[in-house]
Amino acid sequence: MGEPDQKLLVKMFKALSNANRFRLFIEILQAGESSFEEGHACFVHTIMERLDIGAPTVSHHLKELVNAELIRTERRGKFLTCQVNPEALSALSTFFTR
Amino acid sequence: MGEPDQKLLVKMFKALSNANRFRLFIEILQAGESSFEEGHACFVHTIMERLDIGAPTVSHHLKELVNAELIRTERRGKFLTCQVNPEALSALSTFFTR
DNA sequence: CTAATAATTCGACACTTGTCAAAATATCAA
DNA sequence: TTGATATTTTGACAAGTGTCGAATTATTAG
Repeated sequence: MGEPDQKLLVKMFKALSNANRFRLFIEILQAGESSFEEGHACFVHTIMERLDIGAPTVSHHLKELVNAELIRTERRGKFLTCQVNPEALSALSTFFTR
Repeated sequence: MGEPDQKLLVKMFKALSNANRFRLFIEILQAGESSFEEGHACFVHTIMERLDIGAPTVSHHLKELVNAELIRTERRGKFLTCQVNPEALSALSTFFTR
């Protein structure tokens, strides 16, 4: 149960296999680490500006990260907040720990 | 030095983002775990039969795994042996351990 | 050397992917 | 409601990828 099947793992790797999408993931990861204050979370628009990627592309990439269960998103009014799925992180961690 | 840059990480993920290449990696990983006897290592031809992938494709995939520094290969006469690069494994492990 | 077997390279092809501009939708502020 | 701002969807296209058959190279066995 706790162990993710190969299919999901491959999906996760595919989601992280694009440089921009990886940077996106890192941003979300770091935002989650440093934001005790809720407001500062990770907004698409913020990311868009910081990484210099168009909005449609960011939207598309986020969907793939969500689909791979690497992150979760939640709408807050006009904005979208993102956070890393800790289970994904630990699943990947254990996979590479032998 | 010990810490791999993002570029290499992305390369690793890309290498693992294809189902067949992932299966290849798993095979090599498991072969390495279970083979105290050197001879039983991981031969391309063996993999080819077991995973039902054509030889050119296996060759191509192996090159990508090598290029991502996930595995190392060594020729033994007619055959090619493969083994997982332990540094890659630990680099990935630490990346996902927060 | 020659024949057989293992692996690689080459050429080709369908399929996927990353990206953006334009249009559409959602939500808030006034 | 209207205007402004945030995000998503759609449509399109160049570039990249996975795969295979055929040809090529490497190596060993006889």
